[in-house]
Amino acid sequence: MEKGLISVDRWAEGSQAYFLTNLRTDHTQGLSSTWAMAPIFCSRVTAKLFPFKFPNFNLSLLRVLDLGSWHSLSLISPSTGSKVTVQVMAIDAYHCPGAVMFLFRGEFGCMLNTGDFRWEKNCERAKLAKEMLLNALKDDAVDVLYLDNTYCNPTFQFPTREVAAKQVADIISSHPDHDIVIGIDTLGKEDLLLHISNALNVKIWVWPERLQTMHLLGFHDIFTTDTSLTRVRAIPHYSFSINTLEGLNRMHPTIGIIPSGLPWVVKPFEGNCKLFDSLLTSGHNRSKMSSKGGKQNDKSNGNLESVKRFHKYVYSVQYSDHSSYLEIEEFIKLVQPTSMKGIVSSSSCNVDPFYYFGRICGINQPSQKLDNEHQTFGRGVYSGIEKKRKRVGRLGFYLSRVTVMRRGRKGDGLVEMPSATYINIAVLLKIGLEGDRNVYRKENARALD
DNA sequence: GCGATCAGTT
DNA sequence: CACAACTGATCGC
Repeated sequence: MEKGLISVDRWAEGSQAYFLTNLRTDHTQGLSSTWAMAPIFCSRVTAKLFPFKFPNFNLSLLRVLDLGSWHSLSLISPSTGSKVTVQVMAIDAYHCPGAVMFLFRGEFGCMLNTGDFRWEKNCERAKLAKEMLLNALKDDAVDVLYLDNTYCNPTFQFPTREVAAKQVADIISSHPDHDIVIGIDTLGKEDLLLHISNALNVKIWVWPERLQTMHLLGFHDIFTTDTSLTRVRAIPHYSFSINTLEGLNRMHPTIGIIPSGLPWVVKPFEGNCKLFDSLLTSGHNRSKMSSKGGKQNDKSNGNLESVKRFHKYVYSVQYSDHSSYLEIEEFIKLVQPTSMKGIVSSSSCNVDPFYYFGRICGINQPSQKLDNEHQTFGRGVYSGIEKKRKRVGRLGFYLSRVTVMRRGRKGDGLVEMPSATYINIAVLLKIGLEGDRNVYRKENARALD
């Protein structure tokens, strides 16, 4: 497609219409409350959450696309000045609340951008999305597929979220006298918390901003910010550490659960390509986790465990909002794109989807260089001006002794609450919470529910 | 004071 | 080269 028409999850100047697949921060890098360039199209749920994330945003620039129907946009070709009609359909991506894929068609052909998506089998919502997609495509072929390739590697196998949610509930019910903390992000994994609440008949504690989000999403009774009402707490992933768990255990027996598609590696590893050796050997060497719940893996999970107890206090469960390798394969087989491109261009291990699925596709892979120059689709983070990050990605960092020791030296952070949104152990232990009314003020305090 | 960018955390 | 997702500090305006 011609440059200068549309952008998906990218917020650089030069397009006439912008599309937002979901509200998580890796898709909104570059977007801010002062945005005034052009209309932004998104789903109804995203639009509802939008002002909470971008408080003074000019909402007249927001355009809601209802799922499953075509919308026409009239744009101007920057090169010829003539009118260009672009049609777009939003389809449920079943990732986090509000997440959608965008299907475009026009003179340029047919393009599908999945945003972040999960493509689970045998799930009602996914079936609906599949029908919607097939209906929309009919005889059209997808010329270019922009794909959530986060887990586009055969190593990434994990069960459906329904199965994983049961595993989490099993872990919790097998620890009846423990407090539970679960690490989550600002959006996503709501279904997991709902399942826990239903299965175990408990309320779920969340931090105040997250409660506002839950209210905006229409969940009014299940979640609470009152620590006395429940032993199950969802805390920001960011605040979840071995250190935190050890601190909590000094007060009351507590276990932590991290729901993530990333399989855990026990030891930090060196270099890139050793990642998968490391994963495989860790799977063989490690003692089996003792889930009392019985069934651990569905058959799609192969022989990799999806529940791991990698620390005295910490379990990880492979609950993922991104598609597994097999689901990606399923999706590509369904769509049969002529060419495709991963929207996550970050990992040397998540290689180009063409490496695994090229054969399924029609003809050829778009030139990498050409594509980077004219790319208008993707995650904002990886856009245009590429920043040089020095950090070294390490899946094993959670158990890095260096990290634990360094944090230990810094102190426990038991009292100070420097920021409005930072949730630390002090909040969980209710230390300094009562007297500190500043903790949750700031801009987000204007609740929208 | 704001937003973009950088650096650092889990 | 490169985990994803997030926060806090810093810098330029």
